[in-house]
Amino acid sequence: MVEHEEDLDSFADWVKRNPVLGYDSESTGLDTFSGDKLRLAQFGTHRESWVLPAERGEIYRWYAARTLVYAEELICHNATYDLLVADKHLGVPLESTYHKTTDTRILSHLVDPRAAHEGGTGHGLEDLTSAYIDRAVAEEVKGSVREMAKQLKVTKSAFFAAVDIDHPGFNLYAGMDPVLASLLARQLEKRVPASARRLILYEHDVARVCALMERKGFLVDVPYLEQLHEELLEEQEFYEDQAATLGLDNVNAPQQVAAALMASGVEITGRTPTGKPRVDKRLLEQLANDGHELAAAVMKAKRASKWRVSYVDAFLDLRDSDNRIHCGIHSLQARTGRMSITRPALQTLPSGEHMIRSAFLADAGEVIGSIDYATMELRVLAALSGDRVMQEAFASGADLHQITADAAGVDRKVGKLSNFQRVYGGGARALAEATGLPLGTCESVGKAFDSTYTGVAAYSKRLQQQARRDGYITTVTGRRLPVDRSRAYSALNYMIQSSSRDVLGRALISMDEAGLTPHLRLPVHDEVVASLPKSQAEEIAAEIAAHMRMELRGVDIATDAELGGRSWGSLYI
DNA sequence: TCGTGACGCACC
DNA sequence: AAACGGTGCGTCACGA
Repeated sequence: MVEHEEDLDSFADWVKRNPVLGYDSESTGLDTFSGDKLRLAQFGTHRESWVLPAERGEIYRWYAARTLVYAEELICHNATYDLLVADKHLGVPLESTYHKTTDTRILSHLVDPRAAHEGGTGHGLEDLTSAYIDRAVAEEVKGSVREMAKQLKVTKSAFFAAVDIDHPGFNLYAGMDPVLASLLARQLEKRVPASARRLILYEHDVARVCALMERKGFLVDVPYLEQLHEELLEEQEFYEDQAATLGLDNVNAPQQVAAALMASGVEITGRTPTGKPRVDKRLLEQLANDGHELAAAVMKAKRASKWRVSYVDAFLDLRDSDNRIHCGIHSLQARTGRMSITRPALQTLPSGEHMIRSAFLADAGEVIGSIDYATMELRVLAALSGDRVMQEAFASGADLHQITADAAGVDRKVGKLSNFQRVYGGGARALAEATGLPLGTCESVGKAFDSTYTGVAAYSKRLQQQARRDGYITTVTGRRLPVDRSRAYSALNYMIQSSSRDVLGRALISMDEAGLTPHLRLPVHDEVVASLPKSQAEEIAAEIAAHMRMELRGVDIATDAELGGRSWGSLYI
């Protein structure tokens, strides 16, 4: 622990002797861009560490910054977080740290992408310490924060802001993290499957581009959000009152809603996995269409409250002082490698209409562009399976959904659903559920699919065999994807989803190399949202589309660029 | 009071 | 023969 300025010389000497440094930092909270402050900066090797009280003064921050800049290599767990904090609060740009950083979270994901509840190790520092270093140490570290928070009578999340900067337990905890990261790097590096070794660099590149997007942030329209807040609150209260007069106190309590509906004579046949009456949108919609007032009120109240709380208020709450939102872009998150976006979940905004997305704006003088892949997952399926019919359909621009429909003797809509269900690993039951058609019909649609796309059927079978034999499949990029043997049917979906994600990842790197990153705002699975200068919007959108487009085993993974106005919502009108 | 599982729902 | 994949998050309800 650097307690006094005089200790900094010893710290600097130690840094000189250790060019490879684990790095971690502690902040008051997670809002790097709005309000939270850096408290400690910790550097460590596999056997010792130094803790700098960054919050105590400029001199300590200066030493931390200097160390980050001059270290030859850095090892971080969740590098994006700590390096963005350093960028924002230590003035060390991401550009001078990320390229020399190893992120143990990335290594962990390449070793085993599964979360703890899926049978994997999980990817938290404590999870990994427990799995690869020492279970007792992990328990101790985890327990120590809980214990210290309890003593201070604060919650775990409030602890990091409340604890005294000199608290010995806090310093020990903080000092352990870079040591653990260093140890984990050794353990994890040797466990990355040989096929996935070349992904290490690639994933760090993808993560770096996503971190740059996070740092840039997405501008929001505050007056518009404030107006929406009022409107939705009024709407929510109106329909909650209406529900109350019909005898329902809490529209958000599904079992209370069930009780009130049953009291009005409605019979609820659906059951949840735990056996309770299922009250969901579909049921409420059905009842509302039949003129059931309570069901309609519940639906409208819930929608207004969800939209206000999850979107509008969240955006207002999470914006920084420049009215930009810096969501968390987790570039390597799902077990397939798919990305996720949190705080707020910008990949899951309503797409049926423009209201919520209209809150997001291109920068001044710019317009929103959306560049996406056309039926990406089916194209990837065509490429990887080598299915002739599917490949020919894409090559000639034929209507794949119609081909499926014709082969099965059903509507194009059913053909389309059938194609997508197949990508998701769905069977006849799922298709019947989605279409409302009899199970028997859906079974014959499945048979028609298999006899039309024989290459797909064979490919799926091959993947399932691999999954049952090895417990995992390996993607074309070398990524190892564990597949539960009891759910071998999901192998095809994992392969397609993961490969699609890697197409997007490759595109992000390609765009970054071309200097396009400052325009990028969000990756959304098969789409990139961008803010583009009005005068060159078409050219740059075309350039982005060209970088995204790729040929995979002779199949064109085609892209479309769409330009809107100032708001993201303008694309949804 | 806090953490967690169940549930529902937003997306690709 | 049969098999719906991957997320994040708000609320309620419950148990420690």
